Amino acid sequence: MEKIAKIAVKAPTRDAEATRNSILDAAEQEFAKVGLWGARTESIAARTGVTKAMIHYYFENKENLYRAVMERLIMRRGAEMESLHVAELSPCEAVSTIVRNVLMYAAEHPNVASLIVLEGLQNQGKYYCETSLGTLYGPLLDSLKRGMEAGDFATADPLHTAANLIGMCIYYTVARDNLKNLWPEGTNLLSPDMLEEHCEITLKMCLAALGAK
Amino acid sequence: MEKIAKIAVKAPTRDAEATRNSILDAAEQEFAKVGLWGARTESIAARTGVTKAMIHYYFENKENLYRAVMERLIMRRGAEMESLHVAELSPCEAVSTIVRNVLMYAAEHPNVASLIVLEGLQNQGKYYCETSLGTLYGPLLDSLKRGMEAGDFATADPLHTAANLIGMCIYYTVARDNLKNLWPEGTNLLSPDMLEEHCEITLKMCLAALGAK
DNA sequence: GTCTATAACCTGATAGAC
DNA sequence: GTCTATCAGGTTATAGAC
Repeated sequence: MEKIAKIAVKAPTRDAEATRNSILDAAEQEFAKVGLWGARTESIAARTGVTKAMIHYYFENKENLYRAVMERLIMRRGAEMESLHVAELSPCEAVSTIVRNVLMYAAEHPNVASLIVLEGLQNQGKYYCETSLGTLYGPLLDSLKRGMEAGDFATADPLHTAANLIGMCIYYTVARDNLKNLWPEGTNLLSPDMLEEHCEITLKMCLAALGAK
Repeated sequence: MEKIAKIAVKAPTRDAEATRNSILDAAEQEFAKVGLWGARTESIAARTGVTKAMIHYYFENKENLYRAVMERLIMRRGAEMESLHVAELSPCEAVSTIVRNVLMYAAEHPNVASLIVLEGLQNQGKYYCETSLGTLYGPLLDSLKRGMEAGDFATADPLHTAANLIGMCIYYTVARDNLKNLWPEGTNLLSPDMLEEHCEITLKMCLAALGAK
């Protein structure tokens, strides 16, 4: 694995909160790329400009650092989800809003999508507390149930349906490096143009898949 | 990471092909769980009952072993895909056949699904040769194009559409350890009953998403 | 709070006996 | 073909100076 050069040889700030956050940022990138077991504290330190001794000073060990990264990520994503206030929308509008937001959020924060998928694959969701699922899937499940009761949607099972919708929303981003070969050489799947195109198509497919009126 | 005990302390077989294959099997499991960088040759050896010296004897180093695992997996999957002979079916039947097969194959070989996704996330598809994409997506793309030309499908872009369909087919398996908390405690997402239920719902959603007649 | 230096351990790979 | 023993290098974590 290639060495990662120091991004910025900044002067020591002696700002605890700033240092802590920069370690979290660097760790998020590293964990997203190689997972908990592949990550090297040395490599994380190099990305931040502080030494790896700092990682142990702030987080004690690598596992705790990973935990902290996951917690921050779930909290942020939960806040974004809440900010949509989908309960006030019609089921159909609610699902559209969520689908677009999940898809765009994943594409704009590919590390978050990677980390969540890696967490399931490599750690069997050990560090992905049950409450996070509620945060992430709750509003979608509620909207689907509302829509099904009102007869707006043809499907009958909110759980399987939600899993499939989220799969459609994030697979493009998660598997981008495998999928890229489908397009002409050099195409960036996460460029604004490609994303807009993908989002539009996906939104239509999701609503059609639901049999939305 | 927990130690993995020897599965079977079998008597040395001195059967080169058998040993080679058992190493590949063990490596497939290990790589699927922790990826190329997280995998430990010691751990792979422990799963097989031979020593790690054998891994170097047969594959020289860990990277080559990984490459061999990926090649075998792509070949097997390609053979399964070809055996469907979807070119002889109507576009709609072809897509149905592929969707069901991809979904079921992933669920019955979760390691394969994991490895392909991990390969993209961790190695940017470096060991996932371009030809493999043709093998895996070719028949689906052809079927979609045929269907679009014949006016059987409402969608117009085979690439984005294919990515979304495959996403729906494998996300359930790939993210099973994150999703499991949506269902009552102890539910096995890959049990025959759950799978049949999921497959049926997914098939309907896929066809609806295509606007299939 | 941050650094350097180093301890203690782990891991991939090799050598050589059988 | 398979094993045991071992080396060389890398990795986490700690100690202690500043």
